Amino acid sequence: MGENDKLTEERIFDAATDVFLDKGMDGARMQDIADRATINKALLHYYYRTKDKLFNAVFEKIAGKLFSKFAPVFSENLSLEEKIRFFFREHITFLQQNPRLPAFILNEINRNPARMRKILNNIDINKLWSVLEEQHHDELVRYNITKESIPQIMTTIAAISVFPFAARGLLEAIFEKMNITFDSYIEERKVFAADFVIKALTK
Amino acid sequence: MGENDKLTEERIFDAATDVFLDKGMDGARMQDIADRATINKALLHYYYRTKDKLFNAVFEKIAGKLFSKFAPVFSENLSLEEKIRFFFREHITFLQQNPRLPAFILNEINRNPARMRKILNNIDINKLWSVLEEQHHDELVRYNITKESIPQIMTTIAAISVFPFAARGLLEAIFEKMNITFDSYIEERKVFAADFVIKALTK
DNA sequence: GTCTATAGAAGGATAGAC
DNA sequence: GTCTATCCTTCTATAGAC
Repeated sequence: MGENDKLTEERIFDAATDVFLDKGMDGARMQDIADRATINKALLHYYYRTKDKLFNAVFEKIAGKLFSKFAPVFSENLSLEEKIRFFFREHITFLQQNPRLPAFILNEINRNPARMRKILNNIDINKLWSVLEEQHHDELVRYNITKESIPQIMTTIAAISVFPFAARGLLEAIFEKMNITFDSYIEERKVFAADFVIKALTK
Repeated sequence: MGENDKLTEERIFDAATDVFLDKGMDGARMQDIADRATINKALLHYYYRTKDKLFNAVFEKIAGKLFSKFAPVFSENLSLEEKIRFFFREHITFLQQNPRLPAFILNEINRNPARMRKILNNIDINKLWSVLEEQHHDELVRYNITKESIPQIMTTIAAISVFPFAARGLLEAIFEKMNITFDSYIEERKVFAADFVIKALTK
């Protein structure tokens, strides 16, 4: 593959990412993607064969990007409380820079759960719990976090971080009436979220 | 409008609701809706003129249904803690019975924010805060809830309740590996969520 | 009010020249 | 590797009979 191929293929991929994030799989048009990449439709098919294959390429890249943000939590040498603060600060900052990702992922997952299963197969969930337990055994006891409560706690943390972006359109409409901006709300949230969760977990 | 009209129009509306919930505006097909209502496509247009008008009718009905579940919180004669428990129990039970609503609403809102603004115009957000402050002045002070922290707290409560359903496809895939079911997780959540939030708010 | 048939437009995909 | 032209299917929407 020569330099030109790479340039064109990348331009297509970037244009497709942009259009799919905006419109979703069903709403996206191959013509829109071609226009944004300043090439013609035929070339899309030359590189990616079908709309479905192009979408899958984009989806897997994006999903990987989102979940990779969870990884450092399991390796950083920090106390549990510091990890919670670290996670919210880093994850919300990442979402600030990629605000359309949550809605996109959640929507497409529900439309096609099989796609998600394929990606999750590369992750060993039970291993992650083991790592956490090894690193933070004493703190888990102190905070009263058991293996049974992990699903509730983890989904609560994810919810607090992700939901505002998934519901952005709704929140912006509400905040308008309260004279606050989505941006300042999100900035506040990096600290509020950590305080809230730590408070709830402390015995 | 005679009895027969009403029956057909209702059948169409119900079929459309079902298809739109499943596929979203872009993915839904008029033919699917006609099939599910066991009539033909032409009749859809006779009653609702265009796909867009049909979708709007469905969307407004669904959105109203979802938000109406928030209303009792502002009228029930309960303490603040009881209201929080009441809300999670009732709201999550409602979502159990209508699991596809959150993903649908969030997705369509982001695709067309104007639609949401129209619905929210019927709600006086600032009034709601006044009502809450009047009913629970002492408790708000005791819990350290100020007008400034309301957006963070309210969105956190909504997130905890709604997110699991919006992310259902993802969570089911993860829970599968942990040998727990989405249903039992949701059942637990009605109490976990209330405990978690009350703990976080208590000074 | 309900149906069949079809118009008319749009979209994904391919053929074939360069 | 890139383009133009076009095929073929699908979809919304309407015309017109009953």
